[in-house]
Amino acid sequence: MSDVKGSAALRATLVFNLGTLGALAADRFATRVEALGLKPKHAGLLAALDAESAASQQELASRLGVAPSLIVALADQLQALGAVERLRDPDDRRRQVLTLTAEGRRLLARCAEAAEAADAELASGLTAAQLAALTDGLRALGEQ
Amino acid sequence: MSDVKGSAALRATLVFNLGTLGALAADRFATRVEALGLKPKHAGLLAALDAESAASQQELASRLGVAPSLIVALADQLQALGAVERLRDPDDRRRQVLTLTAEGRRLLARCAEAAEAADAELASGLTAAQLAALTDGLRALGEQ
DNA sequence: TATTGTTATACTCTATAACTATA
DNA sequence: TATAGTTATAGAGTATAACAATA
Repeated sequence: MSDVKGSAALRATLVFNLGTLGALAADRFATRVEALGLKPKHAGLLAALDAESAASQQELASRLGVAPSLIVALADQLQALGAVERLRDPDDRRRQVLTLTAEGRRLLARCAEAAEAADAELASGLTAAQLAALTDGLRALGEQ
Repeated sequence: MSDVKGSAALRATLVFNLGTLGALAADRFATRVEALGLKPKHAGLLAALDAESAASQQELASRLGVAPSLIVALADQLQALGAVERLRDPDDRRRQVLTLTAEGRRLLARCAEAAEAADAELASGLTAAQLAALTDGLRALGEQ
């Protein structure tokens, strides 16, 4: 109970720790998926497509919380890698419907392996109980 | 136990969740400290100075894991706000020793309040037990 | 006229490299 | 010659705004 909130108070917060550790985690993951020719956002798009099977670019933009123009660039790159297909929606020819290809599913699996390897490295000093508590807490937070 | 790792496998990892939630947390925090004229990195620098009282810019750069040129810019801005003082080290006049001012401590306290407010918003749907488990887990991870 | 996707452009963040002054 | 700090420059990442096609 200090008079004035100092660095200890800031360091005790969730946002501060999530922010700093999140940046560290993102960096470790980015290093590993780089070998696949991907950035973390590509992995996020692949995961979103796998979860929903197919989606228009606008839907994906709002689901991932990024600008539609970024989806264009990510999809261009994933298409060049053979990971996604773009099909005009016949019912509304303005819409481009993105779907994962077999290669896209293979890439997604490699991303998951990269993430698991990064996890092993990042959490090597944690007990199984600590890791489980952390995973549970993050899942609960993400489900809001 | 699926044949191929899909989006579920990726979403189950620590790095994926830390990365996505970390970006969200950083964003919420950034929005709140913006009213103070600060970015999250300024708050990080203030916290580092509060924890160590005084430090050279090179030391701060390696402690925060950023380039020395970024410390220059952050310190310039904090100095303009009256939050830090720059003093030449008389024993080695190449070194600029940064110290927090009373205004700097006040700003840091405001950052801590901003982080606590962001926490309340972010974790509103969590039980006290979930929040405690999460905080503990993050602390353990950060201490490695 | 409104919406989807695309392209063009600009902005933010941060690092690298060149430079100055001290050692 | 080497180091601390500074300045100049460049690159990555992403958003905003203008545009084209379709509704």
